[in-house]
Amino acid sequence: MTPPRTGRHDRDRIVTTALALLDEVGLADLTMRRLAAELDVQPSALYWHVRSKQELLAAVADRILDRVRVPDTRSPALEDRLHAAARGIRDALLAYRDGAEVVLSTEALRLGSSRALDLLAAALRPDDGDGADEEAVVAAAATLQFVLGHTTLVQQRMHAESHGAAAPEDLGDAAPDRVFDTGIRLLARGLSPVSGRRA
Amino acid sequence: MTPPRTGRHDRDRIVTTALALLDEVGLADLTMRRLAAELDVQPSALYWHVRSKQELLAAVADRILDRVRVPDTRSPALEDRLHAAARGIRDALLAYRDGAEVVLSTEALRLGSSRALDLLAAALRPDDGDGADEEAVVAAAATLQFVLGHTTLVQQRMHAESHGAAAPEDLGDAAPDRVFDTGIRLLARGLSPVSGRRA
DNA sequence: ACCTGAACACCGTTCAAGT
DNA sequence: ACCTGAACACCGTTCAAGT
Repeated sequence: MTPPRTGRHDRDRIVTTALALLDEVGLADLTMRRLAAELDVQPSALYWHVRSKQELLAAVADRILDRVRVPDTRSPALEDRLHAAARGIRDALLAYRDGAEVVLSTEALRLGSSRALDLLAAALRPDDGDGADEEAVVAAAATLQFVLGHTTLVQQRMHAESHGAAAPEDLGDAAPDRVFDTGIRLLARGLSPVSGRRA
Repeated sequence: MTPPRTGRHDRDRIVTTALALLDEVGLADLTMRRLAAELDVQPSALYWHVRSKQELLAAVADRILDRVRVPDTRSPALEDRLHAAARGIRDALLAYRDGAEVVLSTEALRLGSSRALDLLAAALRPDDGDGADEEAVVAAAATLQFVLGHTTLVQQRMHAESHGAAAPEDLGDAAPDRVFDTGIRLLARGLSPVSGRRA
């Protein structure tokens, strides 16, 4: 009745389980041994499907980013479009414990394609325009770096507070949302005079 | 002749050695056992001077930030002042291998004071004005998050390239300096209409 | 006060050998 | 093709005991 469980998607099962385990226990406790136990298998078995822990984490990062849904703002205002894309990415990172750190540590190795970068670059393109606007890609890279830095910091702070750190209010970090919104707004506004809005 | 080496600065010696070791071998290979060997001591001896590895890394991060020298631009242009402060911080992070990652992972636990944040906030203050401009602190926080995200990514990429990754040119990352300069410029320009320059 | 020795409870990864 | 068993070379941290 049940289809053969021994299908060719064993690797997907590993990544899925790793993502769930990450969310449960955090990056520090996501070990190959613990993951193997979760899958009722010896640790060494994992290395038949995956070259190394780092490769596994890269696959997990891809999965986290797969989840990004940009709220499809057809707004003519560049600020709104950038904000929507940036929020989509941030929320995907926040959806799993230590998601931002996993993606950050993995994005550096991603030489060519980056889904996150593409989304931001698309939001920054004048959209009446053509293909690869170089200035838009540079601005998109800067925005991505802000989003990753911001979210990593916020997520680490959440985790630190939860098992005993300090007052969640008084700091220069204020409300995280306010810093995030300000950062995106500043980046977008700084850009406006360059990619001229037709007034 | 030589003053007693058994002074009360043993903890400083540990931090200094840890920083040097970090620069030599990188964060992944900076272990308590290796650090102990460097100091000709048993690993357990370190725990008399330091509560945990995390506390040690926080001290190392402070040391990295101590090094920041802001080029003292008395420029009236907000963009120049912010750029000078941001460069000072970035260069301090780049001065040691994995410096950005160490500071990033440590900045989250820093509830109150942050030297880096203070420097950026000072650069953003209208300077004819008074003390704690709240909007400036929020913008400074956003700028710090960009600098940390940017530098962590760039530094990881440097390290990845050095032992076999990919073409250092063609990507959406372009020249790192260009992305950094663009990010800072956008943040500063976005801010200008708010903290009004006296024209 | 400061350090050693020994242990506890772990890691990631490799590789012969099994089925 | 896919997994087990056993090993290698490590980790951070604790704690009695020494000096």
